[in-house]
Amino acid sequence: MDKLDDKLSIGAFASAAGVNVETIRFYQRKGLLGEPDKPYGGIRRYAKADVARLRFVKSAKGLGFSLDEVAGLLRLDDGTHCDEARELAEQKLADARAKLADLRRIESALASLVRDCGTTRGRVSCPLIASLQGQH
Amino acid sequence: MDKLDDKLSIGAFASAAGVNVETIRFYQRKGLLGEPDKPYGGIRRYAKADVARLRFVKSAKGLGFSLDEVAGLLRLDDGTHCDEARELAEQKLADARAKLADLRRIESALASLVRDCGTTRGRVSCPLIASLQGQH
DNA sequence: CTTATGTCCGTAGCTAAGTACGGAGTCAAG
DNA sequence: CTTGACTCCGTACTTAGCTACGGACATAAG
Repeated sequence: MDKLDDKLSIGAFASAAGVNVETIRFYQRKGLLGEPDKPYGGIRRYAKADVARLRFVKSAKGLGFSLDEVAGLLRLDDGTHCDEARELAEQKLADARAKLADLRRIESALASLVRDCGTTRGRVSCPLIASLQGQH
Repeated sequence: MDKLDDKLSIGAFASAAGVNVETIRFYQRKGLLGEPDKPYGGIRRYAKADVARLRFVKSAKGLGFSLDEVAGLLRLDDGTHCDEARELAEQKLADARAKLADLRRIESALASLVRDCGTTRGRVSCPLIASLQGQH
């Protein structure tokens, strides 16, 4: 069932996910990505499935999760050790929801700024900072 | 109309927003926060309104915006120079929406992980990585 | 009025997250 | 069978974003 032609060199892997080759090695050292076995003095090959994992890292990182936190999320994804994972999942869920709330408020403030800039002449109040009032 | 008793020392300001005093000075050097005038050899005082700005910086940073990007968002908030701001606002809006989409998918994957961990015995598939498939 | 605690400001140090380099090996095209 | 691009791996450098330090001054409590 292995798609053996599904294999990428590290360079192809990197550009498929939109990161630098050195970044991949760095993530491997950190344990975020595995190093595939290499065929006795040859070069390592990566599967297309690995690309999804790497993209996940990239996205989560862009959402303000640290690499250590991303590592935690990835461990959850294994589906094993359900009990120990539950607590972490709940905490990360709370994180995600807090971020989501902030981001929604920023989104809607930006959206009204853009809208009003188009229609109003001159003075436009841009409630970006105000959008995050009363929380926390 | 000034509430003159609305004034905080830098230490009170820092703890009101939940950051380190040194972080405030750092943000001032970066131009993210202004330095209030200081009364001739005295100490600077901060208004409660500044706290909102600082909290905004903290939130936006937690959402993966760099300090330079946050500075851009803050400039939008001034409500002046509407025309030049519009393009930036649109671009940041797109950023925010992309993050929002990713975060929603992560949120819902985490929520189902937590739910299934509670109800199912044993094998639970945790579609965290899969949640970000097919995008980008 | 003195002492403790806080502020000021400049400079130095630190952690996270990459990014670059260099020399040796590999591999595919011509 | 060589040449050019790529990979491997270890080490060194860089950038962003803080965090700490130290000595001079301020100010509030006792």
